[in-house]
Amino acid sequence: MSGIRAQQKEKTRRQLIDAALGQLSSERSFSSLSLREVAKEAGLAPTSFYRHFSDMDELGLTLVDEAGLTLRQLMRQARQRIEKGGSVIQISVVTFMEFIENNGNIFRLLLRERSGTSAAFRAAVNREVRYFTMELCDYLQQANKLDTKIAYIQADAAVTIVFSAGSDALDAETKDLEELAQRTIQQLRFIARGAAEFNGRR
Amino acid sequence: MSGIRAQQKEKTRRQLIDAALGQLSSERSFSSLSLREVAKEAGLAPTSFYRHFSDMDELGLTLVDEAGLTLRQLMRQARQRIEKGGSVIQISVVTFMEFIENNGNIFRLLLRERSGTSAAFRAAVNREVRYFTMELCDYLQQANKLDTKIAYIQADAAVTIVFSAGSDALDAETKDLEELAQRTIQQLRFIARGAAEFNGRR
DNA sequence: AATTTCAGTGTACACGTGTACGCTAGTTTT
DNA sequence: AAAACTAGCGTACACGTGTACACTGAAATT
Repeated sequence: MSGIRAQQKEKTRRQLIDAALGQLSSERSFSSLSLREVAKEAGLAPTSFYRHFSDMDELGLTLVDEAGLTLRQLMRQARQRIEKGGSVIQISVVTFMEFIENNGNIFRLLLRERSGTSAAFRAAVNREVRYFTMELCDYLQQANKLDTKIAYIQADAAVTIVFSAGSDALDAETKDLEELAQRTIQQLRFIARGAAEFNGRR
Repeated sequence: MSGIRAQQKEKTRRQLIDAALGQLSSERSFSSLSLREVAKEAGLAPTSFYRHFSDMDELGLTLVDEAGLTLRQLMRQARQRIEKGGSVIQISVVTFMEFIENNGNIFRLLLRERSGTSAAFRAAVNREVRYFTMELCDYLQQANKLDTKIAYIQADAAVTIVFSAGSDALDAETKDLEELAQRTIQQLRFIARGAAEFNGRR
């Protein structure tokens, strides 16, 4: 059972996913995509779409998973760079900004669906962001010997700040990106400083 | 020239605005509203819509302005409460959370259009948020004698954190709201503490 | 070799959309 | 009193939408 059939199916499924991702842009959100458009872009008859997803929603949730995966790759890359030494905060911000530059549309998807009209989408995005936050929380707890609760509060704030900066970066002109990055770094330092301070008093 | 005519026109214009606002909800975004729906809700024939707005976009931008107005009322209310004494941060967060509860759909509009597909909408929302940030910046500079730059960085971070908490509040269950508020307060304290610290070194 | 399964097709339908156009009736201006 | 203006209406059109349905041909199973 080589599965030459299942193999082909998987391939067209990917085509659909890639077609959808490919149509996303600053002026095109996932919810504005139609089943027909996506099918056409994938080189499929509209009705064939249903062989792979029962719904555009199902495709959308798959895309969010995909985005979560990309996010985790980002974390891995940041960790590797940090191991080689340097300011943790600065490396993290720079790495994240690179991610935005290379994966703008995927990040846009997360940002938009996070405040979108589907509760399922919002939950899915929040789940991905929570992974992100938890990983950072663990790191802070270990590296800075922070109280569990304080570490979480700091991680949550840091992720919020970084995501917001990413959102700004999507619309910013190139010349303003450096300033934006510097400000973000400074904000993360404020938070880290405050957290350390409060940690001392616990 | 009593303007009985212009008066009536203004009234129907308001009906359109209110109809649009009234249709917004957690599962209905402005961009998903159709001209026909809004006109119908306002008790108008579809084509009469054009007597007031050339576009749904024009209506939308009007709504964003409206939202900005509400935001400024919020600031005024917070200032009044602060004058009566108490923790500035706590009062601000509580006031903001009340705002979310009473104006959920207006806040949703801002959140969504901020990452939406129209550059004009994004710019309009960012403008309103900037007002908000600048006011806070001025306050911090005066009340805490902060360096201009540091005050701005702090204000920007604080607004980001508070807006993000507002976004979370929209989806949170009632029992979790208190914890969310407490965490937000703590995060703002981290930031304030960090800013004060760095201000000392300038 | 015969049968079943199923990814992909093409046709067809009802529906909601934005908006062009011509009209009416009440206000406003002359 | 006559003329011009205009908010709102109804009709009409072309277009894109999701999806039901019957179909084909190749792969998989028997």
